[in-house]
Amino acid sequence: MTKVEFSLDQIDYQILRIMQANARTNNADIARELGMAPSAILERVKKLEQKNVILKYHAKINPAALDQKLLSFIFIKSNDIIGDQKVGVALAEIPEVLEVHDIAGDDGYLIKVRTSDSTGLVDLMRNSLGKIEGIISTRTTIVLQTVKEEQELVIPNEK
Amino acid sequence: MTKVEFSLDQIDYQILRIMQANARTNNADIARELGMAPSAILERVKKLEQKNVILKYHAKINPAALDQKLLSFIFIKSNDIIGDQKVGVALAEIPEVLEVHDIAGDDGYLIKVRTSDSTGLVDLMRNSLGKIEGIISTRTTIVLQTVKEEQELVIPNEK
DNA sequence: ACTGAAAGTGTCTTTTG
DNA sequence: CAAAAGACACTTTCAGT
Repeated sequence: MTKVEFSLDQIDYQILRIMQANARTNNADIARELGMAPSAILERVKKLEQKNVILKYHAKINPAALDQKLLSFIFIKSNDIIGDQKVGVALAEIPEVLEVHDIAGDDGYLIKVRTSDSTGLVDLMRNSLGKIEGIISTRTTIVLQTVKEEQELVIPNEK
Repeated sequence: MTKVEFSLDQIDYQILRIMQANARTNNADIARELGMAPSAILERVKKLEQKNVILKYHAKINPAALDQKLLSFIFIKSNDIIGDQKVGVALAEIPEVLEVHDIAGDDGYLIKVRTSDSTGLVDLMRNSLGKIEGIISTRTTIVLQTVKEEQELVIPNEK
């Protein structure tokens, strides 16, 4: 991981705002909205990609359409030593595990998992988590309903 | 919310796989990869959007580039009655709150929050959470490091 | 539901200020 | 660092199967 200098101006922020809302907006439309030439926008977008400001363009898919109706969060206590992340890396390799966060205070991780249903979750815990060395305990929290789920970051305003 | 029938075939799954990985992939490129005419792909993509299988196209932005370096999860106990979601809705209105999940067992919510730093988090808890009626208590978990953070769902394979 | 053709439009390199 | 021009490629509609 290299240190990167970000230095974004208001035009960059506006581009990011548009792209966050709809990643398939084309250059020409962005240019029109911002009153600039398409080529200027293209250049900026490429730089934003190069500078790792824009990390990826992602299509958000309805989990229900893929029969992944159960969302859970699991706290995992591990015996990873500080700096080590063996358990974290092993968790990240499980496809159903969407997020793995190393959390303060508990020598542990918080992971976000999507499965078809509670049976799928039990299978995952038995077959995938169960095979990872170094997990001491788990505490599972089932999501009944999601009120909001976005990735949209707050983009600084004018001024 | 209306009940929707999803009935996806292997070609749809392949389109979703490509779009999940890069939402800016051209119709023409998808068509080439799947050996079909661009017009056929266009038609399918539009249907996937209409059927709410594809919910949105999103540019994933590096939180560090926007100076949002602190990620936290907060458990919130509320006195919302069953079926009610007053607190949940109020939480969802806070821009720094990216996710709000109604969780089982605790009469509560789990929220995911991004702020610039711990000062930003304290401000948010005081100024935003503090103004919501019906919050009984909170328990905050600070993320030290994120090992994985994706939204990519597992898309069923051939057969 | 897919193909192929055709018209319209956007992309992206190069050039220029 | 931004704008203009032009060649090429992609999008999108429509008729046909």
